[in-house]
Amino acid sequence: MYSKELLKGTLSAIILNLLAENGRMYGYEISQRVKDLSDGKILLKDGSLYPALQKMTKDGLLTYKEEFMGKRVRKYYLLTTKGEEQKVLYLAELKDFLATLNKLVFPQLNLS
Amino acid sequence: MYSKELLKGTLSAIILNLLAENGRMYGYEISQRVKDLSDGKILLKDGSLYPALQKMTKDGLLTYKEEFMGKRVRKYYLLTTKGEEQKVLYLAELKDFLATLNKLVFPQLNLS
DNA sequence: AATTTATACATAGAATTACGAGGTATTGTA
DNA sequence: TACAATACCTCGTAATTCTATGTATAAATT
Repeated sequence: MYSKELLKGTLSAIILNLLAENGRMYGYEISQRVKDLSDGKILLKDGSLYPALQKMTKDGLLTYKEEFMGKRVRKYYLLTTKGEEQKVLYLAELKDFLATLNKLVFPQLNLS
Repeated sequence: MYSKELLKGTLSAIILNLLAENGRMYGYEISQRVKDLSDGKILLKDGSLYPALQKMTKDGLLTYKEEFMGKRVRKYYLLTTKGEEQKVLYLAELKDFLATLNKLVFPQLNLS
């Protein structure tokens, strides 16, 4: 697990990217996928994820469709058009930032 | 300029790294160096930098020596032993995080 | 059958941290 | 002599993730 501040500014990019790649996902699924893909190094907490999804929905980046599995409800989130546009911008910015940071702190590394 | 949240969790790593490489630097010098090294993409503001330096000093990571250039005072900061240790830990964590994030969001990239 | 674990959602308040706005003062330049 | 650059500072704000807590169903274990 990383110090919690590191994730800031990257969580929405991660969510946008996962939804772009998978079409639609529900909250719990997102948290598990992030855990798997990061080998357990990034553990999104409920208290981080659900408010983030709600905010992104409020901001018009996501929309969702409720589906019932038996009596249990799932909220499947997907990107809106605005969300798709935002995803491109966020990822470009993130990529640029990571490259800059690498240059600044790890000049011996190359981002290829 | 990046969205300000992106820098969170990385600022202290940047400062620790710069001081480790340069021995000692004063605040204004740090802000200018970061600006140069990042091609103007990371602009540390006064309101970010000076409180950060003070906090790191309070936490025992840095110490400083005041020097007068004419009537103007400069605070030259340098790493303490604890700061050097912390620097190793921070940079290792940051490197790992960047690699994980790259894998998660930009699987087509390789961190070499 | 009962208990525990995993699934699946949620909210409220705490903590962190970079920034904006504003301030003081010296030095160099046009 | 203005103006820009240098060099430090503080206070309150904003943004975002986390902790703690809560509700409830489904699946797995004992």
